[in-house]
Amino acid sequence: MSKRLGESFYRRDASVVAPALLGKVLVLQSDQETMRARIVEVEAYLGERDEASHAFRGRTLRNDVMFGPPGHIYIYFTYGMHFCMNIVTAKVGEGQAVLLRALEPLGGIAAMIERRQTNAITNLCNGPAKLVQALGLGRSDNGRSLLGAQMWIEDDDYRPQVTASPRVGISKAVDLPLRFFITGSEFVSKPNKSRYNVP
DNA sequence: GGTGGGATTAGCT
DNA sequence: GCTAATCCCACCA
Repeated sequence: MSKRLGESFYRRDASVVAPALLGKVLVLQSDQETMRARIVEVEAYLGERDEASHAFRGRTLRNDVMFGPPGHIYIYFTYGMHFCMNIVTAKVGEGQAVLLRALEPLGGIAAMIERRQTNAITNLCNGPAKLVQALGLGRSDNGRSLLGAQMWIEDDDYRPQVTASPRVGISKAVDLPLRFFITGSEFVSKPNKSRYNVP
């Protein structure tokens, strides 16, 4: 029996929501297909007090969605070619968010393979930009709600063991243990060990 | 008005 | 291991 997560789930600190999201199932419903994927790796970004957060320098056009209501998605463009997806948390104006870093594909896999141009299931959603591509999301999805009829996250009572580590790919606040992943999952991302000293 | 670097990835050596 | 790909924004002048 799966239950959809409501606004109150998201309206808490990102450091609380992030580990709580592990094991939950993201569902995307379109006319063509239904995609389902279990969240296996996330990172918390704590808003204006977090040097590594896009919200650190206050509200701008780019990060506007982060300062809006919780339960919406913030998608940003980076490195000239990639998009990454966050879930806005905490209260309006706090600028907190949880970055989705890896998912375990459960349904709609054919569509993901088509978009990712690879057959390996473990290579479909094992990175923040990969999962956005696999799900077919982009710039125009910035600000969409997870509380509506097309897109939501549900709890199917799966309760994974969780490991915490420093966040990947940042240059400020590098020691805070705000990356969380399902212990031993083969679907987590594989950070470059020569650049990032994380498990 | 110019510029440095980025919450990354894939492909080559 | 190294680096190209390629756009945007924050920051400095």
